[in-house]
Amino acid sequence: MKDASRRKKTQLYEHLKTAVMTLALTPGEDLDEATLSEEFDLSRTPLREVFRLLAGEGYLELRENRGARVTGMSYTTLRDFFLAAPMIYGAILRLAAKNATTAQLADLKAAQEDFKTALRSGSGADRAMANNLFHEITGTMADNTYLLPSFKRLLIDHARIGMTFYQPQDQHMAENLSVASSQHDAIIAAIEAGDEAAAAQLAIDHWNLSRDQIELFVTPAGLDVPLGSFARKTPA
Amino acid sequence: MKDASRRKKTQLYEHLKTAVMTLALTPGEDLDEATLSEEFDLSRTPLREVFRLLAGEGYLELRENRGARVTGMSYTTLRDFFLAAPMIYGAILRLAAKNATTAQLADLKAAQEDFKTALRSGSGADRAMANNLFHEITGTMADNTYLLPSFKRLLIDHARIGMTFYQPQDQHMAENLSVASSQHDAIIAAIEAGDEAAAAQLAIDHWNLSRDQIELFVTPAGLDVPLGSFARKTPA
DNA sequence: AATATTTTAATTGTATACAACTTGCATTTT
DNA sequence: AAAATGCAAGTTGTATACAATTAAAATATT
Repeated sequence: MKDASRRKKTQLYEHLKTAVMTLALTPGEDLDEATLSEEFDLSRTPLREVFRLLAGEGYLELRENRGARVTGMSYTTLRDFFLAAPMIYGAILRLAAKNATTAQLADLKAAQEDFKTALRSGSGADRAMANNLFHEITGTMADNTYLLPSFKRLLIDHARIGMTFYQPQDQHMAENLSVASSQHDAIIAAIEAGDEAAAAQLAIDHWNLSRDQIELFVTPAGLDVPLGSFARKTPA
Repeated sequence: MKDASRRKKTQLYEHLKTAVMTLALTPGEDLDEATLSEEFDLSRTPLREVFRLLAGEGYLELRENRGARVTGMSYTTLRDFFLAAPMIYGAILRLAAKNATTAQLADLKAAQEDFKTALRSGSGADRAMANNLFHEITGTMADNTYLLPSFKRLLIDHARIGMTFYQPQDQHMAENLSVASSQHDAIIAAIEAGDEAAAAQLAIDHWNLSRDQIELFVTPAGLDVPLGSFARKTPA
Protein backbone atom coordinates (compact mmCIF):
# COMPACT_ATOMS: atom_id res chain seq x y z
CA MET A 1 0.00 0.00 0.00
CA LYS A 2 3.04 2.22 -0.04
CA ASP A 3 3.14 2.12 -3.81
CA ALA A 4 0.01 4.22 -3.86
CA SER A 5 1.66 6.90 -1.75
CA ARG A 6 4.76 6.88 -3.87
CA ARG A 7 2.60 7.37 -6.92
CA LYS A 8 0.72 10.25 -5.37
CA LYS A 9 4.01 11.87 -4.52
CA THR A 10 5.49 11.66 -8.01
CA GLN A 11 2.14 12.77 -9.36
CA LEU A 12 2.27 15.90 -7.25
CA TYR A 13 5.91 16.38 -8.18
CA GLU A 14 5.24 16.15 -11.90
CA HIS A 15 2.14 18.28 -11.66
CA LEU A 16 3.94 21.13 -9.95
CA LYS A 17 6.91 20.84 -12.27
CA THR A 18 4.90 21.19 -15.45
CA ALA A 19 2.64 23.81 -13.88
CA VAL A 20 5.68 25.94 -13.14
CA MET A 21 7.27 25.42 -16.55
CA THR A 22 4.09 26.10 -18.50
CA LEU A 23 3.26 29.15 -16.39
CA ALA A 24 0.02 27.57 -15.15
CA LEU A 25 1.57 28.66 -11.89
CA THR A 26 2.95 32.12 -12.43
CA PRO A 27 6.37 33.22 -11.12
CA GLY A 28 6.08 34.47 -7.57
CA GLU A 29 2.75 32.76 -6.95
CA ASP A 30 2.13 31.34 -3.47
CA LEU A 31 1.38 27.67 -2.91
CA ASP A 32 -1.03 26.49 -0.29
CA GLU A 33 -0.05 23.37 1.62
CA ALA A 34 -3.50 22.59 2.92
CA THR A 35 -5.19 22.82 -0.48
CA LEU A 36 -2.63 20.73 -2.29
CA SER A 37 -2.62 18.23 0.55
CA GLU A 38 -6.34 17.74 0.07
CA GLU A 39 -6.23 17.78 -3.73
CA PHE A 40 -3.56 15.11 -3.97
CA ASP A 41 -4.78 13.18 -0.94
CA LEU A 42 -1.39 13.32 0.70
CA SER A 43 -0.52 14.40 4.21
CA ARG A 44 1.53 17.50 4.77
CA THR A 45 4.75 15.72 5.70
CA PRO A 46 5.45 14.06 2.31
CA LEU A 47 4.02 17.09 0.56
CA ARG A 48 6.57 19.33 2.17
CA GLU A 49 9.30 16.93 1.13
CA VAL A 50 8.21 17.39 -2.46
CA PHE A 51 8.41 21.15 -1.90
CA ARG A 52 11.99 20.76 -0.70
CA LEU A 53 12.88 18.66 -3.69
CA LEU A 54 11.41 21.17 -6.11
CA ALA A 55 13.11 24.02 -4.28
CA GLY A 56 16.45 22.25 -4.63
CA GLU A 57 15.93 21.99 -8.36
CA GLY A 58 14.96 25.64 -8.66
CA TYR A 59 11.22 25.39 -9.30
CA LEU A 60 10.17 26.77 -5.94
CA GLU A 61 11.50 29.10 -3.29
CA LEU A 62 10.88 28.35 0.38
CA ARG A 63 10.58 31.13 2.89
CA GLU A 64 10.95 30.57 6.59
CA ASN A 65 7.55 30.45 8.26
CA ARG A 66 6.00 31.82 5.13
CA GLY A 67 5.28 29.01 2.74
CA ALA A 68 6.48 28.11 -0.72
CA ARG A 69 6.21 30.17 -3.85
CA VAL A 70 7.04 29.68 -7.49
CA THR A 71 10.55 30.88 -8.28
CA GLY A 72 10.35 34.46 -9.48
CA MET A 73 11.43 35.96 -12.77
CA SER A 74 12.64 39.51 -13.10
CA TYR A 75 14.16 41.47 -15.92
CA THR A 76 17.60 40.66 -14.55
CA THR A 77 16.64 37.01 -14.97
CA LEU A 78 16.66 37.36 -18.73
CA ARG A 79 20.05 38.99 -18.71
CA ASP A 80 21.57 36.31 -16.52
CA PHE A 81 19.90 33.71 -18.62
CA PHE A 82 21.29 34.68 -21.99
CA LEU A 83 24.67 35.18 -20.43
CA ALA A 84 24.92 31.68 -19.02
CA ALA A 85 22.89 29.64 -21.48
CA PRO A 86 25.16 29.65 -24.57
CA MET A 87 28.19 28.68 -22.52
CA ILE A 88 26.52 25.89 -20.58
CA TYR A 89 24.58 24.53 -23.49
CA GLY A 90 27.62 24.70 -25.73
CA ALA A 91 29.47 22.51 -23.28
CA ILE A 92 26.51 20.17 -22.91
CA LEU A 93 26.16 19.59 -26.64
CA ARG A 94 29.90 19.20 -27.05
CA LEU A 95 29.90 16.45 -24.44
CA ALA A 96 26.73 14.96 -25.88
CA ALA A 97 28.43 14.63 -29.26
CA LYS A 98 31.32 12.94 -27.53
CA ASN A 99 29.48 10.55 -25.24
CA ALA A 100 26.00 9.81 -26.59
CA THR A 101 24.98 6.15 -26.72
CA THR A 102 22.88 4.80 -29.56
CA ALA A 103 19.98 4.21 -27.18
CA GLN A 104 20.07 7.86 -26.11
CA LEU A 105 20.24 8.95 -29.72
CA ALA A 106 17.09 6.97 -30.43
CA ASP A 107 15.39 8.71 -27.50
CA LEU A 108 16.46 12.07 -28.85
CA LYS A 109 15.06 11.32 -32.29
CA ALA A 110 11.78 10.22 -30.75
CA ALA A 111 11.65 13.41 -28.70
CA GLN A 112 12.19 15.44 -31.84
CA GLU A 113 9.30 13.66 -33.56
CA ASP A 114 7.10 14.52 -30.59
CA PHE A 115 8.28 18.10 -30.79
CA LYS A 116 7.34 18.31 -34.46
CA THR A 117 3.93 16.86 -33.69
CA ALA A 118 3.46 19.44 -30.95
CA LEU A 119 4.41 22.22 -33.34
CA ARG A 120 1.75 21.01 -35.77
CA SER A 121 -1.12 20.23 -33.47
CA GLY A 122 -0.21 20.91 -29.85
CA SER A 123 -0.85 23.75 -27.45
CA GLY A 124 1.81 26.21 -26.36
CA ALA A 125 2.37 24.16 -23.25
CA ASP A 126 2.73 20.95 -25.27
CA ARG A 127 5.37 22.61 -27.42
CA ALA A 128 7.32 23.97 -24.49
CA MET A 129 7.30 20.61 -22.72
CA ALA A 130 8.26 18.67 -25.84
CA ASN A 131 11.10 21.08 -26.44
CA ASN A 132 12.12 20.70 -22.81
CA LEU A 133 12.29 16.93 -23.09
CA PHE A 134 14.49 17.21 -26.16
CA HIS A 135 17.01 19.33 -24.29
CA GLU A 136 16.85 17.22 -21.14
CA ILE A 137 17.92 14.22 -23.17
CA THR A 138 20.97 16.08 -24.46
CA GLY A 139 21.77 16.76 -20.81
CA THR A 140 21.62 13.05 -20.05
CA MET A 141 23.93 12.39 -22.98
CA ALA A 142 26.50 14.89 -21.73
CA ASP A 143 26.51 13.08 -18.39
CA ASN A 144 28.56 15.54 -16.38
CA THR A 145 27.62 15.85 -12.71
CA TYR A 146 28.86 19.40 -12.46
CA LEU A 147 27.23 20.89 -15.51
CA LEU A 148 23.82 19.35 -15.01
CA PRO A 149 22.65 21.45 -12.04
CA SER A 150 23.01 24.71 -13.94
CA PHE A 151 21.71 23.17 -17.14
CA LYS A 152 18.55 21.92 -15.46
CA ARG A 153 18.06 25.28 -13.83
CA LEU A 154 18.36 26.91 -17.25
CA LEU A 155 15.83 24.53 -18.75
CA ILE A 156 13.19 25.57 -16.23
CA ASP A 157 13.34 29.18 -17.29
CA HIS A 158 13.88 28.26 -20.90
CA ALA A 159 10.49 26.59 -20.80
CA ARG A 160 8.91 29.56 -19.06
CA ILE A 161 10.46 32.08 -21.42
CA GLY A 162 9.54 29.81 -24.31
CA MET A 163 5.88 29.89 -23.32
CA THR A 164 5.80 33.45 -24.56
CA PHE A 165 6.77 32.48 -28.07
CA TYR A 166 5.38 29.01 -28.50
CA GLN A 167 2.13 30.72 -29.34
CA PRO A 168 3.53 32.82 -32.17
CA GLN A 169 1.81 36.10 -32.78
CA ASP A 170 3.00 36.86 -36.24
CA GLN A 171 4.52 35.29 -39.30
CA HIS A 172 8.10 35.94 -38.28
CA MET A 173 7.73 34.26 -34.91
CA ALA A 174 6.02 31.28 -36.49
CA GLU A 175 8.86 30.84 -38.94
CA ASN A 176 11.40 31.01 -36.15
CA LEU A 177 9.70 27.98 -34.65
CA SER A 178 10.35 25.93 -37.74
CA VAL A 179 13.93 27.18 -37.71
CA ALA A 180 14.17 25.89 -34.15
CA SER A 181 12.94 22.53 -35.35
CA SER A 182 15.56 22.44 -38.11
CA GLN A 183 18.19 23.26 -35.54
CA HIS A 184 17.08 20.29 -33.50
CA ASP A 185 17.57 18.13 -36.59
CA ALA A 186 21.03 19.60 -37.09
CA ILE A 187 21.85 18.95 -33.42
CA ILE A 188 20.85 15.33 -33.82
CA ALA A 189 23.05 15.04 -36.91
CA ALA A 190 26.04 16.62 -35.17
CA ILE A 191 25.68 14.30 -32.18
CA GLU A 192 25.27 11.27 -34.41
CA ALA A 193 28.42 12.28 -36.32
CA GLY A 194 30.27 12.93 -33.08
CA ASP A 195 31.08 16.40 -34.39
CA GLU A 196 31.76 18.31 -31.18
CA ALA A 197 32.59 21.64 -32.76
CA ALA A 198 29.44 21.66 -34.86
CA ALA A 199 27.33 20.71 -31.84
CA ALA A 200 28.81 23.52 -29.75
CA GLN A 201 28.14 26.04 -32.52
CA LEU A 202 24.56 24.85 -32.91
CA ALA A 203 24.00 25.43 -29.21
CA ILE A 204 24.98 29.05 -29.65
CA ASP A 205 22.84 29.44 -32.76
CA HIS A 206 19.92 27.93 -30.92
CA TRP A 207 20.10 30.48 -28.12
CA ASN A 208 20.55 33.33 -30.52
CA LEU A 209 17.30 32.28 -32.10
CA SER A 210 15.63 32.22 -28.69
CA ARG A 211 16.91 35.69 -28.00
CA ASP A 212 15.54 36.90 -31.32
CA GLN A 213 12.17 35.45 -30.41
CA ILE A 214 12.23 37.30 -27.12
CA GLU A 215 13.09 40.53 -28.83
CA LEU A 216 10.24 40.05 -31.26
CA PHE A 217 7.98 39.54 -28.28
CA VAL A 218 9.26 42.48 -26.29
CA THR A 219 9.37 44.71 -29.34
CA PRO A 220 6.35 43.64 -31.43
CA ALA A 221 6.74 43.77 -35.18
CA GLY A 222 5.61 47.05 -36.74
CA LEU A 223 6.74 49.34 -33.97
CA ASP A 224 10.23 49.73 -35.38
CA VAL A 225 9.02 50.15 -38.93
CA PRO A 226 9.87 53.50 -40.59
CA LEU A 227 7.33 56.19 -39.94
CA GLY A 228 4.69 56.47 -42.65
CA SER A 229 4.78 52.81 -43.52
CA PHE A 230 1.98 50.41 -42.56
CA ALA A 231 3.79 47.35 -43.80
CA ARG A 232 4.87 44.73 -41.30
CA LYS A 233 8.51 43.88 -41.01
CA THR A 234 9.04 41.61 -44.00
CA PRO A 235 9.32 38.04 -42.85
CA ALA A 236 12.56 36.58 -44.14
CA MET B 1 11.21 28.75 21.75
CA LYS B 2 11.23 28.17 18.04
CA ASP B 3 14.48 30.00 17.72
CA ALA B 4 16.18 27.15 19.53
CA SER B 5 14.91 24.67 16.99
CA ARG B 6 15.96 26.84 14.10
CA ARG B 7 19.41 27.02 15.60
CA LYS B 8 19.64 23.28 16.04
CA LYS B 9 18.64 22.85 12.44
CA THR B 10 21.26 25.16 11.00
CA GLN B 11 23.75 23.62 13.38
CA LEU B 12 23.06 20.19 11.97
CA TYR B 13 23.12 21.61 8.46
CA GLU B 14 26.50 23.26 8.93
CA HIS B 15 27.90 20.24 10.72
CA LEU B 16 27.01 17.85 7.92
CA LYS B 17 28.18 20.30 5.29
CA THR B 18 31.66 20.70 6.72
CA ALA B 19 31.85 17.01 7.61
CA VAL B 20 31.23 16.15 3.97
CA MET B 21 33.64 18.74 2.62
CA THR B 22 36.45 17.86 5.00
CA LEU B 23 35.97 14.13 4.44
CA ALA B 24 35.09 13.59 8.11
CA LEU B 25 32.22 11.81 6.44
CA THR B 26 33.68 9.81 3.58
CA PRO B 27 32.05 9.66 0.13
CA GLY B 28 29.45 6.91 0.02
CA GLU B 29 29.10 6.70 3.79
CA ASP B 30 25.64 6.00 5.22
CA LEU B 31 23.93 8.41 7.59
CA ASP B 32 21.78 7.25 10.45
CA GLU B 33 18.64 9.27 11.14
CA ALA B 34 18.10 7.96 14.64
CA THR B 35 21.64 8.66 15.83
CA LEU B 36 21.78 12.17 14.38
CA SER B 37 18.30 12.87 15.69
CA GLU B 38 19.50 12.06 19.19
CA GLU B 39 22.87 13.81 18.84
CA PHE B 40 21.37 17.08 17.70
CA ASP B 41 18.27 16.79 19.85
CA LEU B 42 15.98 17.22 16.89
CA SER B 43 13.05 15.08 15.86
CA ARG B 44 13.20 13.12 12.64
CA THR B 45 10.87 15.37 10.67
CA PRO B 46 13.07 18.50 10.58
CA LEU B 47 16.15 16.32 10.35
CA ARG B 48 14.89 14.77 7.15
CA GLU B 49 14.20 18.22 5.78
CA VAL B 50 17.84 19.07 6.31
CA PHE B 51 18.73 15.87 4.44
CA ARG B 52 16.57 17.00 1.52
CA LEU B 53 18.19 20.40 1.51
CA LEU B 54 21.68 18.94 1.50
CA ALA B 55 20.71 16.47 -1.19
CA GLY B 56 19.47 19.31 -3.35
CA GLU B 57 22.81 21.05 -3.00
CA GLY B 58 24.74 17.90 -3.84
CA TYR B 59 26.18 16.95 -0.47
CA LEU B 60 24.01 13.90 0.04
CA GLU B 61 22.20 11.32 -2.06
CA LEU B 62 18.82 10.00 -0.93
CA ARG B 63 17.73 6.51 -1.78
CA GLU B 64 14.12 5.42 -1.60
CA ASN B 65 13.47 3.45 1.58
CA ARG B 66 17.18 3.18 2.08
CA GLY B 67 18.43 6.25 3.86
CA ALA B 68 20.83 9.01 3.00
CA ARG B 69 24.47 8.69 2.11
CA VAL B 70 27.30 11.08 1.38
CA THR B 71 27.54 11.82 -2.34
CA GLY B 72 30.03 9.43 -3.88
CA MET B 73 33.24 10.18 -5.73
CA SER B 74 34.59 7.95 -8.45
CA TYR B 75 37.47 8.28 -10.86
CA THR B 76 35.07 9.65 -13.44
CA THR B 77 34.28 12.38 -10.93
CA LEU B 78 37.76 13.85 -11.33
CA ARG B 79 37.48 13.85 -15.08
CA ASP B 80 34.10 15.54 -15.05
CA PHE B 81 35.40 17.97 -12.50
CA PHE B 82 38.40 19.28 -14.39
CA LEU B 83 36.33 19.45 -17.52
CA ALA B 84 33.67 21.71 -16.04
CA ALA B 85 35.60 23.70 -13.45
CA PRO B 86 37.73 25.98 -15.64
CA MET B 87 34.78 26.99 -17.75
CA ILE B 88 32.41 27.68 -14.88
CA TYR B 89 34.96 29.35 -12.70
CA GLY B 90 36.23 31.44 -15.60
CA ALA B 91 32.74 32.76 -16.08
CA ILE B 92 32.26 33.32 -12.35
CA LEU B 93 35.43 35.37 -11.99
CA ARG B 94 34.68 37.32 -15.13
CA LEU B 95 31.32 38.31 -13.72
CA ALA B 96 32.84 38.94 -10.31
CA ALA B 97 35.27 41.42 -11.86
CA LYS B 98 32.33 43.09 -13.54
CA ASN B 99 29.86 43.24 -10.67
CA ALA B 100 31.66 43.10 -7.33
CA THR B 101 30.64 45.69 -4.76
CA THR B 102 33.18 47.27 -2.44
CA ALA B 103 31.60 45.53 0.55
CA GLN B 104 32.04 42.17 -1.15
CA LEU B 105 35.60 43.01 -2.00
CA ALA B 106 36.29 43.70 1.64
CA ASP B 107 34.79 40.30 2.51
CA LEU B 108 37.01 38.65 -0.05
CA LYS B 109 40.13 40.30 1.33
CA ALA B 110 39.20 39.20 4.84
CA ALA B 111 38.64 35.65 3.61
CA GLN B 112 42.06 35.68 2.00
CA GLU B 113 43.65 36.77 5.27
CA ASP B 114 41.92 33.87 7.01
CA PHE B 115 43.17 31.55 4.29
CA LYS B 116 46.75 32.71 4.81
CA THR B 117 46.39 32.20 8.56
CA ALA B 118 45.08 28.70 7.93
CA LEU B 119 48.03 27.94 5.67
CA ARG B 120 50.38 28.99 8.43
CA SER B 121 48.79 27.45 11.47
CA GLY B 122 45.62 25.59 10.55
CA SER B 123 44.76 21.96 9.95
CA GLY B 124 44.07 20.54 6.51
CA ALA B 125 40.36 20.95 7.14
CA ASP B 126 40.83 24.57 8.19
CA ARG B 127 42.68 25.27 4.97
CA ALA B 128 40.11 23.58 2.78
CA MET B 129 37.24 25.43 4.45
CA ALA B 130 39.01 28.81 4.33
CA ASN B 131 39.73 28.26 0.66
CA ASN B 132 36.11 27.28 0.14
CA LEU B 133 34.86 30.49 1.71
CA PHE B 134 37.12 32.55 -0.54
CA HIS B 135 35.63 30.96 -3.63
CA GLU B 136 32.08 31.14 -2.33
CA ILE B 137 32.45 34.88 -2.03
CA THR B 138 33.50 35.17 -5.65
CA GLY B 139 30.31 33.24 -6.46
CA THR B 140 28.27 35.81 -4.57
CA MET B 141 30.00 38.56 -6.48
CA ALA B 142 29.20 37.01 -9.83
CA ASP B 143 25.55 36.89 -8.83
CA ASN B 144 24.19 34.80 -11.66
CA THR B 145 21.28 32.50 -10.76
CA TYR B 146 22.10 30.03 -13.48
CA LEU B 147 25.81 29.60 -12.90
CA LEU B 148 25.64 29.29 -9.14
CA PRO B 149 24.12 25.80 -8.90
CA SER B 150 26.97 24.21 -10.83
CA PHE B 151 29.56 26.39 -9.16
CA LYS B 152 28.40 25.41 -5.68
CA ARG B 153 28.38 21.78 -6.71
CA LEU B 154 31.95 22.18 -7.93
CA LEU B 155 33.03 23.79 -4.68
CA ILE B 156 31.87 20.77 -2.68
CA ASP B 157 34.15 18.43 -4.54
CA HIS B 158 36.86 21.03 -4.80
CA ALA B 159 37.02 21.01 -1.02
CA ARG B 160 37.02 17.22 -0.90
CA ILE B 161 39.68 16.90 -3.57
CA GLY B 162 41.61 19.67 -1.88
CA MET B 163 41.72 17.75 1.39
CA THR B 164 44.23 15.45 -0.27
CA PHE B 165 46.69 18.22 -0.90
CA TYR B 166 46.09 20.66 1.92
CA GLN B 167 48.34 18.42 3.96
CA PRO B 168 51.29 18.59 1.60
CA GLN B 169 53.54 15.57 1.54
CA ASP B 170 56.60 17.03 -0.07
CA GLN B 171 58.31 20.30 -0.83
CA HIS B 172 56.75 20.70 -4.25
CA MET B 173 53.20 20.33 -2.95
CA ALA B 174 53.90 22.78 -0.15
CA GLU B 175 55.16 25.36 -2.59
CA ASN B 176 52.09 24.92 -4.74
CA LEU B 177 50.04 25.99 -1.77
CA SER B 178 51.82 29.31 -1.57
CA VAL B 179 51.36 29.68 -5.31
CA ALA B 180 47.63 29.16 -4.72
CA SER B 181 47.73 31.92 -2.14
CA SER B 182 49.46 34.28 -4.58
CA GLN B 183 46.81 33.47 -7.15
CA HIS B 184 44.15 34.48 -4.66
CA ASP B 185 45.92 37.80 -4.29
CA ALA B 186 46.03 38.19 -8.05
CA ILE B 187 42.32 37.35 -8.27
CA ILE B 188 41.54 40.04 -5.73
CA ALA B 189 43.59 42.54 -7.73
CA ALA B 190 41.89 41.65 -11.00
CA ILE B 191 38.44 41.97 -9.43
CA GLU B 192 39.36 45.27 -7.82
CA ALA B 193 40.62 46.57 -11.17
CA GLY B 194 37.52 45.26 -12.93
CA ASP B 195 39.80 43.41 -15.32
CA GLU B 196 37.52 40.66 -16.61
CA ALA B 197 39.99 39.05 -18.97
CA ALA B 198 42.67 38.78 -16.31
CA ALA B 199 40.18 37.33 -13.84
CA ALA B 200 39.04 34.72 -16.33
CA GLN B 201 42.62 33.70 -17.06
CA LEU B 202 43.43 33.45 -13.36
CA ALA B 203 40.54 31.06 -12.93
CA ILE B 204 42.06 28.76 -15.50
CA ASP B 205 45.52 29.05 -13.95
CA HIS B 206 44.06 28.26 -10.57
CA TRP B 207 42.52 25.00 -11.76
CA ASN B 208 45.64 24.01 -13.60
CA LEU B 209 47.46 24.32 -10.32
CA SER B 210 44.87 22.15 -8.61
CA ARG B 211 45.26 19.58 -11.33
CA ASP B 212 49.02 19.61 -10.86
CA GLN B 213 48.52 19.03 -7.15
CA ILE B 214 46.33 16.05 -7.89
CA GLU B 215 48.90 14.62 -10.24
CA LEU B 216 51.61 15.04 -7.65
CA PHE B 217 49.37 13.20 -5.24
CA VAL B 218 48.48 10.41 -7.62
CA THR B 219 52.04 10.13 -8.95
CA PRO B 220 54.31 10.83 -5.97
CA ALA B 221 57.62 12.60 -6.66
CA GLY B 222 60.63 10.35 -7.06
CA LEU B 223 59.06 7.51 -8.95
CA ASP B 224 59.54 9.15 -12.31
CA VAL B 225 63.16 10.04 -11.63
CA PRO B 226 65.72 8.55 -14.09
CA LEU B 227 67.04 5.14 -13.06
CA GLY B 228 70.18 5.31 -10.99
CA SER B 229 69.40 8.70 -9.49
CA PHE B 230 68.28 9.21 -5.92
CA ALA B 231 67.68 12.92 -6.27
CA ARG B 232 64.15 14.28 -5.87
CA LYS B 233 62.54 16.13 -8.70
CA THR B 234 63.99 19.62 -8.32
CA PRO B 235 61.38 21.99 -6.92
CA ALA B 236 60.95 24.95 -9.25
C1' DA C 1 -10.32 59.69 11.15
C1' DA C 2 -5.74 57.76 11.48
C1' DT C 3 -2.71 55.12 13.95
C1' DA C 4 -1.55 51.69 17.75
C1' DT C 5 -2.62 47.80 20.17
C1' DT C 6 -4.80 43.62 21.34
C1' DT C 7 -7.27 39.59 19.94
C1' DT C 8 -8.41 35.98 16.77
C1' DA C 9 -7.86 33.06 12.86
C1' DA C 10 -4.99 30.83 9.68
C1' DT C 11 -0.61 28.93 8.43
C1' DT C 12 3.80 26.90 9.20
C1' DG C 13 7.02 23.91 11.98
C1' DT C 14 7.88 19.94 15.24
C1' DA C 15 7.15 15.74 17.77
C1' DT C 16 5.37 11.30 18.02
C1' DA C 17 2.85 7.22 16.99
C1' DC C 18 2.11 4.01 13.66
C1' DA C 19 2.49 1.59 9.11
C1' DA C 20 5.38 -0.15 5.33
C1' DC C 21 9.56 -1.67 3.87
C1' DT C 22 14.36 -3.65 4.07
C1' DT C 23 17.69 -6.67 5.87
C1' DG C 24 19.95 -10.13 8.42
C1' DC C 25 19.29 -14.37 10.78
C1' DA C 26 17.36 -18.69 11.66
C1' DT C 27 14.87 -22.48 10.09
C1' DT C 28 13.43 -25.52 6.72
C1' DT C 29 13.81 -27.90 2.42
C1' DT C 30 16.19 -30.12 -1.28
C1' DA D 1 25.96 -28.31 2.55
C1' DA D 2 23.51 -24.96 -0.45
C1' DA D 3 19.51 -22.71 -1.50
C1' DA D 4 15.12 -21.14 -0.38
C1' DT D 5 11.73 -19.56 2.72
C1' DG D 6 9.94 -17.34 6.77
C1' DC D 7 10.59 -14.62 10.82
C1' DA D 8 12.23 -10.77 13.65
C1' DA D 9 14.55 -6.52 14.37
C1' DG D 10 15.73 -2.30 12.69
C1' DT D 11 14.92 1.67 9.46
C1' DT D 12 12.33 4.51 6.58
C1' DG D 13 7.84 6.82 5.26
C1' DT D 14 3.22 8.85 6.53
C1' DA D 15 -0.43 10.74 9.28
C1' DT D 16 -1.88 13.46 12.92
C1' DA D 17 -1.87 16.23 17.00
C1' DC D 18 0.07 20.07 18.92
C1' DA D 19 3.13 24.28 19.40
C1' DA D 20 4.94 28.49 17.44
C1' DT D 21 4.63 32.08 14.17
C1' DT D 22 2.46 35.16 11.01
C1' DA D 23 -1.40 37.72 9.08
C1' DA D 24 -5.82 39.70 9.64
C1' DA D 25 -9.48 41.72 12.20
C1' DA D 26 -11.27 44.18 15.81
C1' DT D 27 -10.81 47.26 19.36
C1' DA D 28 -8.80 50.91 21.64
C1' DT D 29 -6.10 55.33 21.68
C1' DT D 30 -4.55 59.79 20.12
